[in-house]
Amino acid sequence: MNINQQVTYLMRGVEYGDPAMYEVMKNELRERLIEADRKGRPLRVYCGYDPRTSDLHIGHTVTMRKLRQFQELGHQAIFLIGTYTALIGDPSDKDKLRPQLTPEEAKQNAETYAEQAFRILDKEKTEIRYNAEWLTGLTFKDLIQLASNFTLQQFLSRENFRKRWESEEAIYFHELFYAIMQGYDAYALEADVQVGGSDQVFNIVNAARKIMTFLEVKPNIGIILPILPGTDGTLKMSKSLGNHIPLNTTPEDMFGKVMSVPDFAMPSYSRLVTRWSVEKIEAFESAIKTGDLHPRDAKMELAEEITAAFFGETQAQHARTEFINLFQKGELPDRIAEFKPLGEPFLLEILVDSGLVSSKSQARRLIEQHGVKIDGNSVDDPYLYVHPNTIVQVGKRHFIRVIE
RNA sequence: GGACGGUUACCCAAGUGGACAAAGGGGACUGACUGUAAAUCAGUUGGCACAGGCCUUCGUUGGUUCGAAUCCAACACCGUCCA
Repeated sequence: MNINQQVTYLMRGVEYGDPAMYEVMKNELRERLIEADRKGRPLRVYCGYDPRTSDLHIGHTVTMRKLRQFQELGHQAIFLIGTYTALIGDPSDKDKLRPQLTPEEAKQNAETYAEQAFRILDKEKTEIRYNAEWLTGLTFKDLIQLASNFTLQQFLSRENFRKRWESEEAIYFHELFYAIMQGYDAYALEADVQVGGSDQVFNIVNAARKIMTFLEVKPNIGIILPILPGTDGTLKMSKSLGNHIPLNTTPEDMFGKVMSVPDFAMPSYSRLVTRWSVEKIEAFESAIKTGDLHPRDAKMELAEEITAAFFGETQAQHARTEFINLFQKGELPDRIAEFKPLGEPFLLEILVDSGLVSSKSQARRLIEQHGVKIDGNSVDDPYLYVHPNTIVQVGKRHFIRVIE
């Protein structure tokens, strides 16, 4: 690829919400590519991830895929893990009382992270870094100097702060440090490019570029990608909202979770988490619009592609078959957990003891609602004696096999 | 430091002495239907017993009362404003 083709490839899917900024970033990227080429060095491209939870989900992979594209063109990706910021704790979730991580815990989560990340990234061209490396050493004086580049008004013009300000919600002082720290990260990493979601525009474009200029290095170029909505189709995918699709799961689960995404969110998913080409994505979307492609089949295709990206084609096809069997035909899954009754094998006891339901009252309710089946037949007696080697089913998708 | 307001079930939020296991919404679960776990509609959503019944829960601890989520006191935590 020549430089212009590279620029087109790398700017694909990037959105700033501002055409002028797009042009600026695009031009800067071109210049930086030319400069790097002349010097015979790769660009340093980084994206930061918060290790406060140990699970990555497919929302994280949107930026990882972009890093991967840079790698394909021979550039150096930096997978930054925010161990230092994690130690402080995220103020936006203050009511959650998130435990602050010890350095050991953060480190451990970080390692799991990296492992998951290599399903997408090229390990050979990835540098894993922790921002505690350099942030720990900053002095108060350093912070004063860095902070003096910003005014409160700049922060207040940022949408999320502005909203909270107007609705009189608390804005903590140290929340302002986040942008500064992130900007310093870019400086410490000598980053040419920083990749992030659209909620990071301020941190990447305003804060990081300002700090880098102040510290007399070339400001990083921001590559901003849209945010992937969660399984509800609307809100940002996140574990704490419970609308995430984790990477550490089974192919069947991943397939099913993609299938549960509302129809209207399909374009976001096809654009952000498939490996499809732009042409393929456009064809996919227009086929749905014209009615040539049934929404159900479209979503299946989407689910299979996404699953295949993480588990391979074979596993993805199997997940699809299982999904059809289980939900469309109402058949049993391949693998059913076995359960040995603890005492007398009464239905009620088995439902609770096996963990299929959480209390006897709930079990009774489900039975009343005809939500409990034994070998496919719904039952209405909570004290039914369950014989060994029968299948107990709750709802559509929870099964156990009772054994002796 | 001062003034005022808040703390209710998984989450948001109503309730200001009895009819409160506690409105409403969200989420979740079940069912019907369908195109799928989408959409829509209906039901359920503290526990135990399941015929009433009993127990636990409205920030914590005490108190007033026949009776408290509701009144009083102290404490804890949180927020807004004024300094």
